[in-house]
Amino acid sequence: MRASERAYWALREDIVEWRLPPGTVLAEVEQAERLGVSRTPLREALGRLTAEGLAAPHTGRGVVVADISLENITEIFELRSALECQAASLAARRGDRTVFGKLQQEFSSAAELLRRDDPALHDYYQLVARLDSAIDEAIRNPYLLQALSNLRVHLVRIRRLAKDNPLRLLAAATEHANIAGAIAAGDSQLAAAATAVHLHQSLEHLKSTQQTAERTAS
Amino acid sequence: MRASERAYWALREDIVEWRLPPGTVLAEVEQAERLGVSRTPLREALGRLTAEGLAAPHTGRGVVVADISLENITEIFELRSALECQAASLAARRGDRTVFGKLQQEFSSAAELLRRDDPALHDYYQLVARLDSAIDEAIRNPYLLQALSNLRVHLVRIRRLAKDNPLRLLAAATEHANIAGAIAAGDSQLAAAATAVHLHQSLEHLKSTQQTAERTAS
DNA sequence: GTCAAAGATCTTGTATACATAACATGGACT
DNA sequence: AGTCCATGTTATGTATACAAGATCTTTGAC
Repeated sequence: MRASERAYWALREDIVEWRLPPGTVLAEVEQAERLGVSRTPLREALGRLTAEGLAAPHTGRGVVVADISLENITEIFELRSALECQAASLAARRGDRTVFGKLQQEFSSAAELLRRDDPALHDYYQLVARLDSAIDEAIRNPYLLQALSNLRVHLVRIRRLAKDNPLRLLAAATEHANIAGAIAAGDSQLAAAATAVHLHQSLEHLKSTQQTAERTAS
Repeated sequence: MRASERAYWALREDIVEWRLPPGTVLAEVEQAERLGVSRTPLREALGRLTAEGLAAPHTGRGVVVADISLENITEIFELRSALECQAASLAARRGDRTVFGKLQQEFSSAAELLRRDDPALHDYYQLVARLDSAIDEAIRNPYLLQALSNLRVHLVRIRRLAKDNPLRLLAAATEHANIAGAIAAGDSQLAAAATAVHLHQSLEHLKSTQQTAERTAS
């Protein structure tokens, strides 16, 4: 693997997992030494991170880890809504119905996954990832796919903020089942609507947990 | 201005203006010498172009100017529709109504601009650019804005393919007036709908001219 | 004549040295 | 005492040298 790739993924992980909190200055020599690469590939990594919005240029000198706040989250969801509703709509028109039919059933019985003794909820999140992948494949649109990928970086970063409680996850599973069902039925309008509902609920949940966290902190 | 910036904008212009046609290999030394910079800043420029989708990595060896076909155009418009409808919708909710009211009036009297003896239609295109800018400002959403910016690079590249005829431009002006009007009225649903109509018509026009061009070429 | 293998050559990937610009610090002047 | 300028320091921006990998060519054998 190339040094620039290693540096990129290492930094990306560090940012997404909040090991490098927002505002951290990413000095070239410092990070290059830390990651064991030279400045040239590290600069390439910083460039990619900046283009993705995980890092932001600092006045004149260097880059810092991009900030992310509750306001940002609302903005991210406005973009997410546009992209994912379109994606669901296209998937309903072009996707393989059997694939999404199967996913719908899996989500319908997801309560079992959530009852398992796995604090990381690995199986459940993998099911969600499979739905995302299925949609990605179904839309057959590299431009939309790239926009979704760019967005997901930020979503992963947010997920760390979300205190997933069992009730919300159960509701989310139902919403996901609805999305998969609409796609399986080839109903593009319903697929978009189901996605809009899901995203609205997710954002509301995020907002409330975030406010709770702020009250707790103060 | 930094050398990497110069190289980036020079290459971007060359690609967008079709001076570097799709498939052209962008060899580092060759382009570095041509643009009068060293390989380091040129690599940075190539990285940005690749991230934007104007260039694509070539198997093992360097990058080439990204291809763009009629199929791509349809895909680009699927993304465009998602982003611009959302943008129009948000602008209707948050924008300054007087600004868009004025733009609506200007588009309503745009027939005059189109009648002028300017083959480049500079004034008209500048009016369109002003509407875009007004929407960009009104949405107050940096994430959506960035997605729109990424998209517009490809749209500029496409515009070169479009043989704008006066009838289409006149119709487009009316469609733009409708969009501006809906935003000015604060009607987010109508703004999104008007945008969808405009994009649909634009794509249909592009498709027909493209097919004509293909028949002419063969 | 064709296929394969080895080497030459060209291109990219990385490291480092140098140039340049920005910030900080200290001193002098107002 | 505060501000402005100069100088030193540090970080970024650029160039170039070197390393590694890939492709193409050439040569040999079947």
